[in-house]
Amino acid sequence: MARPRSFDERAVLHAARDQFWATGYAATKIDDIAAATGLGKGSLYGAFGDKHALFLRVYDDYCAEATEATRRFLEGPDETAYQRLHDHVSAIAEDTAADTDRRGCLIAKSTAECAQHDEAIAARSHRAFAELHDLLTGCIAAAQRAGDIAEGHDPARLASLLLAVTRGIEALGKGGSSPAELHAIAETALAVLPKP
Amino acid sequence: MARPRSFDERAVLHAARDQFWATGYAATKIDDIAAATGLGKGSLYGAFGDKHALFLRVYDDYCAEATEATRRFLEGPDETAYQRLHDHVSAIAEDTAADTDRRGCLIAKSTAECAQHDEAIAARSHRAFAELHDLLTGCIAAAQRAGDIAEGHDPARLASLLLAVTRGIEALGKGGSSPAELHAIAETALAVLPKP
DNA sequence: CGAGTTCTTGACTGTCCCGTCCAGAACCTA
DNA sequence: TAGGTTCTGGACGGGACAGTCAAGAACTCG
Repeated sequence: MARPRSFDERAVLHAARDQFWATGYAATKIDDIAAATGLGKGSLYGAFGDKHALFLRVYDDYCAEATEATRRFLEGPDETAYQRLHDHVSAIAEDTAADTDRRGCLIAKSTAECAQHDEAIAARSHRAFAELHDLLTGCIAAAQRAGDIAEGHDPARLASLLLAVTRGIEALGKGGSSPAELHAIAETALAVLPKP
Repeated sequence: MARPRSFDERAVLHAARDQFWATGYAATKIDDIAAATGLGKGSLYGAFGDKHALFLRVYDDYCAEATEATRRFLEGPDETAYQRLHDHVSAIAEDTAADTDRRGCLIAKSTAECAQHDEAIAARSHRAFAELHDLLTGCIAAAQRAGDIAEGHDPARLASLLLAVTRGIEALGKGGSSPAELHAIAETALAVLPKP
């Protein structure tokens, strides 16, 4: 054995994530991350590889956390499925509205910046969206079974619509739409869902 | 008088736009733009100022063109308003689906990358979104007058929803959603609009 | 044609930044 | 405690990049 690491890997990844989140992939300097984490560059490179590998690690973790949090939120008994769906969409509007420094969602930001020319990022974004879609589909199907959303509508299609709406709220929030507008979008989207 | 410019300003701005579009603001080098336009760097700096000023010019033009094209598309007589609305949303899905190199929309990309820390970009994005919203509101109100969308629903709210959906289609397209999914979102969004 | 003005080009400068490397520190095992 | 191994920090090298500048080119007007 030998000298053990003196840093907490999770804390370092968290700080690195905040840095990428604040300035974007291309504009983030390794020295910024070194300063934010308190680590020397040698340690960073030794532990995580180069800038791209570090970002991929950060991004993987973020996607996993984001989808996991959504899973915990959306899964549950049929009776409260519609309520959970409602709260989920409302919460995204609320979070976006309350995000005063306009960081937005790291998936949205990274996908917009990198997916076009970075296959690894694109694949992870795609997977994250697919998982969110599945979760929404499951929740909508549950709400249909409970009689809160009309049967006869493909839950996967309604899920696609809601996913697009939430991603749209996110995008408009970055553009500076007012909290009232963002909330109105969430409410309207929920209101137009077919009721039995 | 003196030596006249030897380049076509529009062509140069077009080439610069493509470069920013392909690689994003931060990752685009002035030398790339010089190569793409065929101009020397001195000419670029002389004509447009520094990198940020050039990008702002490109972005202004893009926003103006994009909103103007939408205006031409959405404005018209009440009788065909719903059809225009339908075609507009479908066209966005189609364009996104057909965009094989996944450039997406420059507004979406630039807003995601820059709006957070660049007030000038944020302001322009916000204005572009506001204009698109107004156009959608006008078209929806026309469709309501023609009896194709139920009265009694605030057209501005429905417009917000559709704007969010189109921005969401755009975002999901960058993430690699399939053409079928994107078209399904557009169709579903149009299908859930309240009919009389 | 000549003087004056603006445009063009690309070499140049100074700075920045990625990734490496090494000398020393910290720790484990025996 | 000694020897082996991994971690740490920061200096360093090499390349890239934004923006400048000077010398000459192109053009107009008198």
